[in-house]
Amino acid sequence: MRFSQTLIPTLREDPVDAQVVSHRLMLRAGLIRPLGAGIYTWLPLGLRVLRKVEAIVRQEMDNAGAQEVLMPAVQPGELWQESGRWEQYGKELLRFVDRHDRQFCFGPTHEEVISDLVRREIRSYRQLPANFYQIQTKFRDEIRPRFGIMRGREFLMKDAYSFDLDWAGLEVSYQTMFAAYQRIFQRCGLAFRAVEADTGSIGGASSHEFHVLADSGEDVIVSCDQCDYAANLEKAVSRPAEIADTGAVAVPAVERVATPGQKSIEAVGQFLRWPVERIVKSLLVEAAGEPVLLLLRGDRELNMVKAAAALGVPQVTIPEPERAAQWAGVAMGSLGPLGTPLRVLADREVPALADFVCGANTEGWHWQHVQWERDVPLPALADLRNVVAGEPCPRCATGRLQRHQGIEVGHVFKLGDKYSQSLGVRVLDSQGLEQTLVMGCYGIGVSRIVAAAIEQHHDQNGICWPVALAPFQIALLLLNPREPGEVEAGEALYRDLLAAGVEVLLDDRDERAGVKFKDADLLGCPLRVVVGGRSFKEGMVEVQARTGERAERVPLAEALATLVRLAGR
RNA sequence: CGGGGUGUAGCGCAGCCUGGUAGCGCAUCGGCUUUGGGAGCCGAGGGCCGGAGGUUCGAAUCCUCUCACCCCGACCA
Repeated sequence: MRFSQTLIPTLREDPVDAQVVSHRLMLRAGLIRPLGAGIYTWLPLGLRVLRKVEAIVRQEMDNAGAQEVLMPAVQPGELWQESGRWEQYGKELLRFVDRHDRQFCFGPTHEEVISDLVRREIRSYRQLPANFYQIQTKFRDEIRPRFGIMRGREFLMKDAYSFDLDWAGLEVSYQTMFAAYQRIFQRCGLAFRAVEADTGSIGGASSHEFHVLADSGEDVIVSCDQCDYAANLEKAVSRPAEIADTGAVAVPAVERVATPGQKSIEAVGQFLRWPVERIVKSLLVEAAGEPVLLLLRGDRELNMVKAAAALGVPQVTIPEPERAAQWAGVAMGSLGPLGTPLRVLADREVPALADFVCGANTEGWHWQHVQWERDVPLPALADLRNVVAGEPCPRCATGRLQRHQGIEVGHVFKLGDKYSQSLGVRVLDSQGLEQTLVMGCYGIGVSRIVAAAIEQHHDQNGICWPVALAPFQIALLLLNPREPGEVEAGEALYRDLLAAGVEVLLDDRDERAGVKFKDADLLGCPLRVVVGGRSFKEGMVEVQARTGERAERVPLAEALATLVRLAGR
C-alpha cells in the first residue's frame, strides 16, 4: 500500500482528551477517529489491524468446530421480554421504537437471537453438539465510556454459543473453546492470563476470563506465584489465617469514647491512636430490600460479589443515606455491632481481633477495648473481602498471591439452561423425550484486543506491533522521492515484496526523511527498510526491527531474499 | 446518575475578568531554498467563537437555558 494514497492522518501532538497509551497512539497513528462518546471510525490502517485479529479469531473458531453466522444487530424487544432481560438489563441496553411503535434494541449480546434460531431449526439430539459464532458490532450504552477503543460503547465482538444435550457435553464444548482462546491470544502475541471468574447470580456454572496483562488495565486479577491458581478480584480467595483464641486474652474493660467529627476509619484510628487493622469497619448494605450490617477489618476492602453470595441474594447495594439512617437509627460513619438490631455478618477474619474499636451507633462516639462474646456476640461469618497481595494461596501449600492489572479480552461461560429454559430450546433425545439444551457462551473483544496489544507493545516513539497484528510487516521508506535512481530501486523492491506475499507500506510521500522516520516509529511495523541516501550510494538498503537497537545494511541485490525471510514468508 | 472541567480554524491553544466585530503555533495551499530523525523564508486560504434566548448602540466576552465532550466518583459513609 502506498502511504501517499492512503488516509493515515498521523498527529504530531498528543490529543488532549486521550488518557491512556493505546487511545493516544491509536489517534496519533491515524488508526481511528472519534465520532461521538465511545464510538469510532476505523481508518484504513486501524482496520487492517482489526481484520488481522478477526482473521485469527475466525480461523481458530473454525478449527474448533464452530460455525460462523451473522445475526442481526437490531433485535425485537419481544424476544428480550421472553427471556426476561428486557426488564433486567437496565440502561446499558439501547432501546428504540420503529415507525409502528414496536420496541427494538441494538444488540449488546445475542443469547436471545441464537436461542430463537436453535429452537426453530434444531429438533434432534443428532444435530448436537452445535456451536455458532459471529463477529459482530455490539452496542452497550456504558455509563461512562472511556479509554478510546478499550471501553467504547460500540465495539466489535466475537461471540459464540454452544448447545449440548447435557452438562457433560457442555464440559467438552467449554474445554474446546478454552483451548481455542489460549491459541488465539498466543497467536496475537499477547501476554495473558486465564482466571476464574465470578458467575454472578446464575450459580452452579463456571466461568473464566482472559486478561491481557497491562498496568493500565481496569481489572484486578489475582494469581499464585507457585501453582496455576488465578482468579479475578471478585472471585479470588485466600487461605484463611488461623484464628487466635480470643477468650484467653486479657482485655481492658470496654469503654465508650467520644470521636467528634471523625468520619473515616483512618481519622478514627489517628484520633484514638489505634491501628486501622484493629478497628472494625461496619458497612450497611441493602440485600434484597433488607438491611445487613457487614463487619470488616478497618484496612480491608468489601467485596460486594462475595457479600451477595454469602447472603444468598443476586446483589447487594449501598443504600441511600436517608434510608440507611432510617434503618440504623444513626448516620453512617458511627455504625457498629454492639446493640444493633440489624442482621450482622462478619468477615471470617474479624473474630481474630481480640481487642478492637467499633462505632457506637451514636454520632461522634466509638467503643474501644471491645471483645467478642464478652461485649458482643460473635456474628455469622463469611469471606467478604478482597484478597491482598502476599496472602497464602487457597490451592497450594506454599504459594503466595499476587495482584496484577489486566484488560479483559475474553470470557467463557457455562450458561446452563438460563436461556434455553426461558426461551424453550429443546430437542428430542435418543429416547424420544424432550430435553432442554445446555448452553455455553464465549466472547472475545476483537476491537479491544487491538487496544490491549498497544498497551502491551509500545515505547516512547509509538506502537511496536506484534508481528501477527501489524498492519504491514514492512514499512519501506523511500527516502528521497525526487531521486530517480532511488525511486526505481525502491519501487522495484516494493513490487517484488508484494509479489512475494509480504505486506508492505511504501512511504512514497514527498516528505523529509525525519518525518518518515517519525511516522514509521509511530505506526510501529515490525521492520523498517530504508532505500536512499548514504547507504544507497553504496548499493545498500537499511533494515531495522522496530524494537531493534540499530539498522543492518543489506546489499540491494540481497534485499528481497533477506526481507522475505525476516518477514516470515 | 452525582460532582468538577472544557467548548474559539483540521489539531493544540490565547483572547473573556475590564464588551467595540478574532489571534498564535502546528497542519493545509502557492513560490523559492533545503533534504538521514517532525526544515527555513515569503505569501495565501480557512472560524455565523457549540446552540438558543436575553442585556446592550454594540456580545467570543455579561446573564439564563440547552447540547456535546473530558475528568473524578458511584463499596471505605
